[in-house]
Amino acid sequence: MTLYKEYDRLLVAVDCIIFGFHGDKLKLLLIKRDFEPEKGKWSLMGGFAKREESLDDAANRILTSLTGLKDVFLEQLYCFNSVDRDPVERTISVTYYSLINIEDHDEELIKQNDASWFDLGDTPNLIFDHNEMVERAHQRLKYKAEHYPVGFELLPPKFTMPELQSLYEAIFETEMDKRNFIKRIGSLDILVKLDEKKRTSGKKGAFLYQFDPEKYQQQLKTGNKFQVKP
Amino acid sequence: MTLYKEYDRLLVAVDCIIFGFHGDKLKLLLIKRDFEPEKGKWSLMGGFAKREESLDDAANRILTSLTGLKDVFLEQLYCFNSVDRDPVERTISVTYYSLINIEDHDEELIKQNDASWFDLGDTPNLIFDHNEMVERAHQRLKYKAEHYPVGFELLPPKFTMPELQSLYEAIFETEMDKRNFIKRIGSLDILVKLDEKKRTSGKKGAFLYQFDPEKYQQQLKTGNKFQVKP
DNA sequence: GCAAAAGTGTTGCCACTACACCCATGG
DNA sequence: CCATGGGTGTAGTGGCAACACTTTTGC
Repeated sequence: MTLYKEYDRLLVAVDCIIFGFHGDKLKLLLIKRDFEPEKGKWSLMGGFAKREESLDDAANRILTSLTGLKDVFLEQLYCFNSVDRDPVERTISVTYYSLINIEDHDEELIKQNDASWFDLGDTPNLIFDHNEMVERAHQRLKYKAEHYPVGFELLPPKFTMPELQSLYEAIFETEMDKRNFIKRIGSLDILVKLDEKKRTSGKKGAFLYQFDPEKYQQQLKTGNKFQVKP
Repeated sequence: MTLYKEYDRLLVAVDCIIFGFHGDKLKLLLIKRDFEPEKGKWSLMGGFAKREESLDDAANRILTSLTGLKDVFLEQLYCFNSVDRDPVERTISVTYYSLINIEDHDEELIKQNDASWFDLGDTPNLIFDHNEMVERAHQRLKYKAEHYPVGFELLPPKFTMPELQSLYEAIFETEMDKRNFIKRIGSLDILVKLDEKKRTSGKKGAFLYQFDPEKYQQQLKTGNKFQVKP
């Protein structure tokens, strides 16, 4: 009973676009590839799908192997499928993008994998079609951040308004007025203002806030849509 | 030199969600599956990817084999990847959704393939995870139609305002005010009003319009974004 | 005491919604 | 002549952008 016998089987790669945020800049985690072809060049972190594992699981495995993190934001992006995208053998690549709090990653694993963080927009040239993957991931992030509260995945649990604003400015590649920004975010009613202040080497401290998933659920039930305009 | 030797190769299916529009209703083109497993059940049109062909090409091949159409709107949707989604063998499915003018399809091919059109929202139960694929395609269509001028792909080259409006109402599953609708579409300045009228068995004829891709390009250059609010 | 960053309100405009009547035609 | 569907304008409102000064604190 060999149904499907006559069809081709293909190599399936899973590549991860890993975003972080630090010091007003969106960051990308890249590795120096340690196997042929293109050994030594910069590349996204990736691996091959296994027969007995879903691609979602594979993406999580790959992400964890580089960052040590589990249960972080990870979403399928696109399947890159040109015939000649990998010179060795026909391989399709299903990409996933991840948003992580950059403070959480495991330094040791990063070193072991010859990885490092780059400013998005100041990335080295990447192998194969990985530049295109990054571009598409950024487009998706813009859309996603505009319509869903995913920005907080890139920040520590407690953050200040100026931090949140410069995150959105980095994602959307624009500047915003801080009064209007606070009004907009405030009107969403999904944050909790804490009594603590954060003093960033800096003069006057800024109040800390937390994202409250329950408040967000409440807003959804009420029919209010999350939206942050670029 | 057998790089990548130790990795698994997987079956890669390509499934197409084919949308049409007729008589105020969004339609879906489905086939009665003619091979095991699940032979005789309703299913999306699909096939297997070939080693020497991109998935985009495969999707086009599959679409053409059922509809006779080439060069129509066809966009990758999502890669469905659960381990057990196909009971016969581990198979991932890369889905594509297509928007076609329902008048253009080839009746003969439809018959040969045991296919027929269903109202979206009145579809039979589909095999495997195909119901989920349809749901995701509809979500994507809502987004796409809101932000890009893809609605016209579902209409004949010449169409009336009431037709266009009921298309958007079908996609968004809402009702709209016709005066506001015309104002919104008009302000986009991407249509050409023709001197002809279309008399639909009906009393007073309605003016015909055409989508003008050049005007749309012009608008993009001017920085005006296409947007039709649900 | 001064430099650097945080915080705070008001006004004007534009875009969107709501809404009701007349017109043309075929039967 | 009447039923059906196509076409048209206005007024009110709410949300968004533009905009500048005061406060706190570390040095």
